[in-house]
Amino acid sequence: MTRAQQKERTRRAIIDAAFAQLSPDKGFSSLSLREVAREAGIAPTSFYRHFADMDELGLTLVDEAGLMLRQLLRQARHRIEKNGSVIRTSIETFMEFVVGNSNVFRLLLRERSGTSAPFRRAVAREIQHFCAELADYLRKETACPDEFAQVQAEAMVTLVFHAGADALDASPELRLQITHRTITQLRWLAHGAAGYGRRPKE
Amino acid sequence: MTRAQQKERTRRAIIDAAFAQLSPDKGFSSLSLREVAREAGIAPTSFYRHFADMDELGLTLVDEAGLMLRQLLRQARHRIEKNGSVIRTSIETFMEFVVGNSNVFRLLLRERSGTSAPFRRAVAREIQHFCAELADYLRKETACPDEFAQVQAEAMVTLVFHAGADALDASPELRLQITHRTITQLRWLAHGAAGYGRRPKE
DNA sequence: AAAATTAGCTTACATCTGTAAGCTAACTGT
DNA sequence: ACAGTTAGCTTACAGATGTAAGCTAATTTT
Repeated sequence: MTRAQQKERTRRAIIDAAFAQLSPDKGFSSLSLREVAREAGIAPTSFYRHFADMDELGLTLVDEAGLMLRQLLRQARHRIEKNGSVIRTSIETFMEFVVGNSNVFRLLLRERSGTSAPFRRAVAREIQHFCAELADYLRKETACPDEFAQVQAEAMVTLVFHAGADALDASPELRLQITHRTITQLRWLAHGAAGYGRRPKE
Repeated sequence: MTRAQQKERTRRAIIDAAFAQLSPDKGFSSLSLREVAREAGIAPTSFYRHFADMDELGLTLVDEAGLMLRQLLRQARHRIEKNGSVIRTSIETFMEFVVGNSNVFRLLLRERSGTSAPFRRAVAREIQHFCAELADYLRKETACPDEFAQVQAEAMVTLVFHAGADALDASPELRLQITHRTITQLRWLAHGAAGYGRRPKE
């Protein structure tokens, strides 16, 4: 194995260790370099061969999370083609992601309103990408007036993310209820935007 | 001055010191007992005469923040009586609160998706109170069907809180744009809930 | 084959943390 | 007036943390 390969492998070990140490009770900011290094199986100071900072590692994690988010969107579109019900399918797909990758979703949730401005910006950027892709979809595939697609997409993402956050702490049955609630909210929004949206006074 | 009064005064000094040390770059979890004590003008160990834990102090802060939130709602109702435009007035009132008490609002935002389950629950409880009061208002004063008032209120609060979070990092002009966007979103929602809401299929 | 690079290690240090132990002095109830 | 309570202080300690300095050994380059 070449040295570059070994290095890349260790880098992944660090990233995976960091993700693994996130939990409902432990956010990125309370991760310590030493603990991450320990879990990755390297000496504390070796960490610096791969990242200048814990911050640099954190931004890498956010990037990876954003990537997963975009993959999720494509997956949802796939399912919609076969299934039909746009809103329901989208929300159910999202909920599966949240439950199956709760650490990743939690990272985004927390750093979105976290204490580091660079982190907040990084998360905002990822979510904005997500919104933009959704807005494109709304323009192409639904009755939403073009000029309101962006605003509608943002509202939808806000509501769905919030539902995801609620679902993280919820029992499976409560989670169904949250899903149901969110479907209702998004339908109202879609209906309102399609009709009333044409004349948003002032 | 009686001893009880002096104690209460120190207690307030601690609470105020904690609020003062919150900032865009520093959340509650990264507050240290020692620093708070220093700012409150007492020795580190004297802290324990007032709170068992930092956690206990934190929950007290959340309580106070919730109180302010409810006062805000009353203030908004006052203004609406004189002004008429329900949605616009409410959002503008909320935005003033966010900008004028950014530390308080940030506390709620962060601890809502924070690392401590008790904190999350405490914030959720405060926000739920807020939602319930708003739902009451919607039932009494608007065309919203009774059985959907709660779901609508939750969506509205979600969107408005999110707008507040965005506004925290925004320039004044961007803040206006956010306000405008949120007004549009809430109007869609209200319209959708009043019409389409009567038949939310499945 | 010799030289240069570098991933990772060990050791070391200064700093900050929460909190335990025990003291003082002022207030309170009787 | 006197005994009890307690708010606050000082001192002390045992971690944990980030990171600097310098070494080793293996891979790359020349």
